[in-house]
Amino acid sequence: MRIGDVARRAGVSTRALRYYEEQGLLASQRAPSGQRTYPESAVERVRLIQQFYAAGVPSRTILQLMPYVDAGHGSREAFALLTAERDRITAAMADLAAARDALDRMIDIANHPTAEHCPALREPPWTPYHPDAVAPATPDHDASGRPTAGIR
Amino acid sequence: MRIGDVARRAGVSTRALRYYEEQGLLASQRAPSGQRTYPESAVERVRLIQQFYAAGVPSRTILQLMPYVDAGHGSREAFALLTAERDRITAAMADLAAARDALDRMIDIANHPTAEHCPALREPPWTPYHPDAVAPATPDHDASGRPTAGIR
DNA sequence: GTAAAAGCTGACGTTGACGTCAAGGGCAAG
DNA sequence: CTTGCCCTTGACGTCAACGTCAGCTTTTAC
Repeated sequence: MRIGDVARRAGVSTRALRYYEEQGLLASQRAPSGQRTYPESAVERVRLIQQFYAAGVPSRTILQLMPYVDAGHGSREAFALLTAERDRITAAMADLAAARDALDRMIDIANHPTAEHCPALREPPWTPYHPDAVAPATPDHDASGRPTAGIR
Repeated sequence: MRIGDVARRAGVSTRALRYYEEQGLLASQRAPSGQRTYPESAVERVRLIQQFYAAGVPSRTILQLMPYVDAGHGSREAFALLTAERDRITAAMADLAAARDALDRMIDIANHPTAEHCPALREPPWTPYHPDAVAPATPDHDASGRPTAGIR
């Protein structure tokens, strides 16, 4: 398969595929003319990559995971990496659920414009949301300059 | 309260607070010297903003939501906006769940290095994940240049 | 054979939520 | 009064995942 076929079948742009190759996420054979050639499996690999991106996993981390995807088995470092990402995703889902609950309360309010028989108006639509009693010491950001919490 | 107090109590940087003000998300009184002054409620407002950011809601959308937060009641446009964001968040959660399931399968594999009695090795660790039969026609990106699907 | 479609390699642009540095002003403690 | 911390505005830097344009070669369709 050529790059356009993979792109169409996986639902991404050709630019994205070249970018994945640049990042080491997706290999390709080259025809003598220089054109990229992919096996059928590339389509599912791209879909997997997209799934990780959708989950907020950065390409550098995906790159670290790929060897274990390819090998079909793991080591202890693989296990650590995988569970770490799993935990991060679980936390992100909790954040999403909290935000969605806040929206739900606001929707409830929006549906009861008259203040009278509206129980939701008694409390603010957002939960105070105190993950820990005191705000995190001071760092609040990791060495990479990005927030340590949230979905990135 | 001054800006540093709010920042510490809400767990964000002062730069972020000035940015929120720039975006119209967070107002402040000014002391005669020009320094920003905030009421106590600012801390929870910042936490709400953070919650939305964590859910992938862009600041322009938060800005549209804020009037209804302030008013304590909603209109029909508010309802539309709120439910739209709610749906988006629900979809994002589904994406996260799918990615987490993929990770779970890979973790399962990592825990069974010997291929013999390992049921997970029979199938690929990622689900083919076909949301729609055929890949989306061609656009694949909206006018803003960002992907139409995914987490933000 | 010729034109359209598809690929190639750079290389620069985009977007959002801030980080970071520069150059100064304000204010309580000693 | 000066030391030191906090505050101000302004402006440029960052990072990721691509978009987009230019200029050129290859493949495909008729």
